[in-house]
Amino acid sequence: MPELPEVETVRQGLAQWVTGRRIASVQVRHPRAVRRHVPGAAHFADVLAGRTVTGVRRRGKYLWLPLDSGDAMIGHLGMSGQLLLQPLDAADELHLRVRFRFADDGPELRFVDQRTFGGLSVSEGGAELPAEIAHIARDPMDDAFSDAGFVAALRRRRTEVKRALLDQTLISGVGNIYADEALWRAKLHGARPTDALTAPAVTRLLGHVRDVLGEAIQQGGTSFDDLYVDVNGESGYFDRSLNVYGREGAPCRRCGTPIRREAFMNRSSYSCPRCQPRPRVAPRG
DNA sequence: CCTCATTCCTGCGGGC
DNA sequence: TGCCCGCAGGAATGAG
Repeated sequence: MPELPEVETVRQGLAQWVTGRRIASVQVRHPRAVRRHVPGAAHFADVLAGRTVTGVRRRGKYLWLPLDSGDAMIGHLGMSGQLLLQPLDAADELHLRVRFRFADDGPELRFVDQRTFGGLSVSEGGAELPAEIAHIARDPMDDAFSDAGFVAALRRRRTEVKRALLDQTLISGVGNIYADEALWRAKLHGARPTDALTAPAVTRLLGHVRDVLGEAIQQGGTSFDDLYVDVNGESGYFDRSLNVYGREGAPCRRCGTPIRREAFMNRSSYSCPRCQPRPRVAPRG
C-alpha cells in the first residue's frame, strides 16, 4: 500500500531513469487508468507524445513529471499501482494499464495496477505544481512544511487524531500503516480527540511521523506482497521494522501486551492496549 | 465551511 | 472441492 516512503522510493527511481528522455508514444490499455484525464485517453496519449520529461516531483502520495511543454503528467499509485521500467521485449504484465515508449529506444515505462484505484492524467501548465493537486497539503518531508501551522490546524479540528493524520489536506503522505506506527511511537490512541491534545503532544506526534517516514524511506518502503515494488520490481524492507501494523496478537515491543486490532473507517487500526489506552471521553462528549 | 460515510476495484484467504 | 463473503484501503464525492 503505497504511502509517502513507497512513493518517494518510486520517485527516486523514476528520476534516475526517465529524466531528460523524450516520450515517443503512449499506449493506454485500460481507460480507467486515465479516468481523471477529462479530455480522454486519446488526448492523454497525444499531448504526451514528443514531450521531454524534465524531472520527477512528489507531494504526499502524488507524483508528477514536469514536461518541457510546461505541462505535467500526474500519477497516483492508489492501492496497487506500480511504475516500472522494463526492457522493450519484456512480456506484458497481467494488469498493464499504460505503456510509454521513448525516442531513445531505451527501457519503457509501464503503469501496472491491479485494483485500478490509481491513475495518470496530464495537468495543463502544471509543471511547477499541478492545480489538480493544489489542495493536497505539503508533506512533512517538505522543507516548506510548517510544523507550527500543522500543530495549530490539527488542534482546531474537531475529530479524532488518526482521522486527522489521514486527512491529506492537513498533512499529506501518511496512510493507515504509518499513522498506526507514529501513534504507537507517540503512545496515543487514534481515537483521541484532536482538540484535547496539547501543542507539545502534537509536536511530539509530528516528530514521530517524520521519523517513521524517514526510516521507511531509508529501507525502500514497506512491501507486504508483490503489490508494492520500486521501478525495478524490488521490494522494500520496512515491514520488518513495523511495531504494530499487521501484528494483532503479537507482543508489544515496549511492554509485551498483545497488540489489538480495531475496526476504523472501514479498515483496521492496530495499537497496544496498554501503551495506547482508549480515551476516556467520547470526542463529542 | 466542516465532518464523515460511501464508493470505486480486484485477488486472496477463511469458513462452510 | 468450490463458492461466497469479508478484507485490503486512498481519495473523490456528496450528504448533512
